[in-house]
Amino acid sequence: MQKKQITLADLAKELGISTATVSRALKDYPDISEETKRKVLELAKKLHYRPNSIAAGLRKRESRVIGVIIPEIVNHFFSSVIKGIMEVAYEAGYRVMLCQSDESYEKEVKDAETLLANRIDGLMVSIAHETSDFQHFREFQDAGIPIVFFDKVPLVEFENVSKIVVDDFQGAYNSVQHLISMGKRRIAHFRGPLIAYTSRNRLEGYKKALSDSNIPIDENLIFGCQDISLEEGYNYCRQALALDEPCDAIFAVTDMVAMGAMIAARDAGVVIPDQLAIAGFSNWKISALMEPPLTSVDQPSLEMGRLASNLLLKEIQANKKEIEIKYETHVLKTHLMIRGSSDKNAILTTRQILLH
Amino acid sequence: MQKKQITLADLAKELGISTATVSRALKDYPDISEETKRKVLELAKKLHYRPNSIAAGLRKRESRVIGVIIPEIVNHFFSSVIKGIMEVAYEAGYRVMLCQSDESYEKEVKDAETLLANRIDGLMVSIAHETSDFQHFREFQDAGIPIVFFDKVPLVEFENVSKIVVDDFQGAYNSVQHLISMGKRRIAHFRGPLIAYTSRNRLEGYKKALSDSNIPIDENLIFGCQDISLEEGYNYCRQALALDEPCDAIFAVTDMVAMGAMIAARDAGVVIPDQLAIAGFSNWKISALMEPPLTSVDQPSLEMGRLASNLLLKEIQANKKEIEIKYETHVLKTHLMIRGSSDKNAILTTRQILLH
DNA sequence: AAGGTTTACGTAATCGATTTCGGTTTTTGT
DNA sequence: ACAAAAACCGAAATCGATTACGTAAACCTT
Repeated sequence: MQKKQITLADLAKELGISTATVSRALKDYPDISEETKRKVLELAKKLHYRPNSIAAGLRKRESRVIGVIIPEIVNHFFSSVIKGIMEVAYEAGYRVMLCQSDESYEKEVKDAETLLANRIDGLMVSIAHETSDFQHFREFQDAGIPIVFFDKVPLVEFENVSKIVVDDFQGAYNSVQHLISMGKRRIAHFRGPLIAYTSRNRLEGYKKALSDSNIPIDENLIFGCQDISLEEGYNYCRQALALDEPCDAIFAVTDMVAMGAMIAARDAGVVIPDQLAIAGFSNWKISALMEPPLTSVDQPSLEMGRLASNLLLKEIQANKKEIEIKYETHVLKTHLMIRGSSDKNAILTTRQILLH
Repeated sequence: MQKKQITLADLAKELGISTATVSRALKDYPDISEETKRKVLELAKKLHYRPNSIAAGLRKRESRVIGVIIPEIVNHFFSSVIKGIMEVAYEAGYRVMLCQSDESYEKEVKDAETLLANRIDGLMVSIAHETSDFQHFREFQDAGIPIVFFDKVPLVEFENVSKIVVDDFQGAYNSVQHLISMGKRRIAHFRGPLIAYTSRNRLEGYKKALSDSNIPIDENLIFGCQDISLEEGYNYCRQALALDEPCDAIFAVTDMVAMGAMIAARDAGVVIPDQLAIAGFSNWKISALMEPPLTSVDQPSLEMGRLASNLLLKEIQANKKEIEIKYETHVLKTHLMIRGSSDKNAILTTRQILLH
């Protein structure tokens, strides 16, 4: 029962004028008399006229839609980024078309193609784990559609794009340095898969912090997670505690892994943070609610989304005005949230912060 | 530097045939010779032809895009629903345009209007707290665009739409009945604002469970949350414990509130679950990771999203074929996840489930 | 009063794909 | 051999808004 939508032509016929005039009246062109504008606006309102932006988009060769491809939605970090993206995009009159790659290369390619077919004005991407070829993004460049990569970005492969990443290295460095300052020396690291640059940078930050404090790096204390799960954190923690020289602190690649470690420590009767200090990465909301609250590295997700949107919109505007685009790379600073899992004295203040 | 995209006309000119033939060749019409099809497909591939679905949409009067309006994205429940929605929609060849109302009526109206202007083929909505007028959705019905409401749905106001809700009443009932079966008698309820039907239904479920067990309802044990926060849970728990006849269990409207209560109990040195049992609602991932793990009512968010998509797609198809649409209302069952915060003996098994 | 400028609109092309009618050939049937 | 039927393809309208260009009338200007 597709009912007919009111069109410019309907208004024009009703008023006995041309569609050109109606269009211009609605857009408040100076060429049109106040009298006519008034009548057009009135009728448009009366008939509930809604402009068809598909048609307008076809004519103007712009859709006012931007595409977003992320690995997954059910993830606090990414959903925060999206919130930031949408805030800025909507303010500027752009809609958001969302795609989820599920960390699959194939899905990512398909998503890119349909977004291209939908003639989006710009694209924001956090690439999937599996992706190592980037041809599907090159097509956007060929079509003159700007791309902004965030969080998971291609490194050398891409030149003419803006990128936004989090300073994983510094975040990890600060976190480990904090553990050292708490008197820990046998600090284990549960790292992520090394295909991910984030994992790699965190590992490097960990190593640098140790060597800067003249603590030798013990490969036995470095455990590699495959799927960054609670289970891995749990099991590696048991292993790390069972070593001849057990660890006295853990820096985990992610809060999920850190929480697995915390549960294992609890089960083993190990006192946190006295016997074992634990620090995570990402600062999930849950982190602050654990017992004890988890020390973690906060990533500025909202800011990342806002910045990505702003960069992209700027490039879209530059494109329209045929101005040369300046591609930027931003490295966002992290914040170390010190809590009870690494610092006994932080417990009270954290709780206080939580409850104002 | 908007570069030119390849169009049907480009292909046609290159091959010396008409756009009509090219179009039909690409769509594999039986009218076109295999030879021509082959040549067209070949050239299309070579030139990286991407169909302009904006143009096709204009002509075919369909966009293959569905709109989604939710109160907020940074929320495990809603992001799960979206995941479910997108899974099904993408499988059927539909894109998703996402909007976030921020619980604001004004934003919701604006979102609805731009989605309408973008000629979406269907709409899914979870309405904002503030919304009590529904004219902006009526316009979709007038335009023959199907709507499916989920989670937060208008009750009596709307007739010709499908709705999907969670059985809050039954979920609350089961939860409270469980607390009773654990030997609790002074069960407090931290309810949500009564404008929300979900809050109201949970309150009713709570009351029914009590009266079915012949436990008198004590209004002093019912506390009203305004913004459903950790702080409210914390404060109400202190109040509930400070009563002349303190409570021995709490059923909270949401896990967030329940966790606030847990922290308060911890601070007060009250033993969970022996002295105070606590149960929440929503079953956030965190719930299972608290110490002790929080008993909670699981809402089938993914299923809700999938079902919403399926219903909407069915209505879109029916619309196209001019078939009468059958509007459905679904009430999804919840699952009570019994954990250590209400049942001592559940502790181990929960942990076991978590770690396989 | 002739020529120039505004004001206020209309005409028609345009964006790119789809689709309705046809219109040629070529093939098939008898 | 001649009509009938396929088989293939093209012209042009269409979707709805935008806009370059044109024009008629009114209004100045000296």
